[in-house]
Amino acid sequence: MTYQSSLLRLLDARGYIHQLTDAASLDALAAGQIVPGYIGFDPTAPSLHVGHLVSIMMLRQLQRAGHKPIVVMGGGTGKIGDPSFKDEARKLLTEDLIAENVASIRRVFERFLTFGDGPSDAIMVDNAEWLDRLEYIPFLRDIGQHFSVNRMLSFDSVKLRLDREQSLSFLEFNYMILQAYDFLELSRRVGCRLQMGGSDQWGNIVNGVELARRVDGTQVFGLTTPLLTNADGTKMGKTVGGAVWLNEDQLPHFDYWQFWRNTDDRDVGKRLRLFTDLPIEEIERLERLDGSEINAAKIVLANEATKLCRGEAAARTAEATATATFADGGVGSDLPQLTVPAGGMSIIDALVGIGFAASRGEAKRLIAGGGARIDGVSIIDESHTISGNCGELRISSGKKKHGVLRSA
RNA sequence: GGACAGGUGGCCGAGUGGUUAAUGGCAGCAGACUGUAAAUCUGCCCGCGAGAGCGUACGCUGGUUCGAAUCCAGCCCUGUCCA
Repeated sequence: MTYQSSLLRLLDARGYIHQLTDAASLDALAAGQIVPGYIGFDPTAPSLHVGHLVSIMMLRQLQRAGHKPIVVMGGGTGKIGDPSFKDEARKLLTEDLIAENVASIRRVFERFLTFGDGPSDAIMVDNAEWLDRLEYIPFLRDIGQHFSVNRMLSFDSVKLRLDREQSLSFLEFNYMILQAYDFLELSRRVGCRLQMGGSDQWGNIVNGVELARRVDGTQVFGLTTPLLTNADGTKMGKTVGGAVWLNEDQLPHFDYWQFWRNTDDRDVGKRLRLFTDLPIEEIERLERLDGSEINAAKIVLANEATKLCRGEAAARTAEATATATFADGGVGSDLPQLTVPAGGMSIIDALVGIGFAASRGEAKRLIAGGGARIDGVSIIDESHTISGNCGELRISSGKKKHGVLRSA
């Protein structure tokens, strides 16, 4: 369908839209006024990861199209835990931990959004503000009466769990009601008209849309993004060594850059659309590159994506490090470093010390497999030692992980 | 509260007294090939130890036994049905 509003045209062209409630009405609304739209983020970890990035980018696009992004920190819902499509309840987080996570997560949004008091400036709210104060009986009477358990049970997010005969606590079962209530509350407080989220949030979002209509008679909208998978069908978001965190204290700039650089050929175009601000025409040119030339597009992707999340300087240093390390076979400033003591150290200790192996046993296995290298040469002898006056050496685990050993 | 089924390594899932640190799959790591891609093939995959070996591990706590993830008892947790 062809949209009138620049908002939906932009989102559509870049591949953000999976499902949409009442597209025509939202299109008309967005063409005529500023639409405040929100996405909620539960503080389950000290940092968000690339899995959240589509949502964050969508808020960014919302703002670029002249509308108002609302970031909702799930300080309240985080105490419940969203059961959607999860096999089992996650461990309950303590209030302290939630507060810590909220504080740690919120910083990343300042990179992607412009906050302030203007009409299209982003704002951030914490749903603990209203959820913590709810009173049980009034809440049940005002909100609970609008929910049918029969219907709630039919939502895939919950049904899946029940079908697998896995436990779903009453606590978790309430999650969708609270998220629906969030939407209602936000529409009242700040005139929020749109909730966005991943495709797994569809059920939760639709509940909010209906609740607002039933209780207040207001029309609000829901929009979900496609579930982001890699071309090989796996879920996006893993890199060498774990999740791709957005916070720099959780994942170094260089590793973040590398994650994007190592994108599957087939995903390059999709990722350029979703995770960079590059114009569509430029993206179309880049994704047409053939064979090994596509690597140029991956470097652009890595630079642009890193710039957004970590800043221009971080992107530049990461690229320089990558060139020095991979193209020239040397070392770059972004690589992990380890100082070799005057007395020298064993290759095993060096691998563990620089973080390429979690234990000595793992380091030995790496050596046995031929994956440990010093200056590009495989070290097969696990009793190999690094001399205390080695100068500067490049130590590697496999073809991708490199580090610098430096004598004291 | 009752009957029945179940709780195994990051996940799924075999194993029902002894070559079982525990088959297999997924995920992960490494090697070959390559373009820092994909696909494919190969090896590794609890910790410590150069090694022999030691330590820890099959929900928890005890017990039986030369020997238990496997048998017994109690407890905790989950599911299904019943009340």
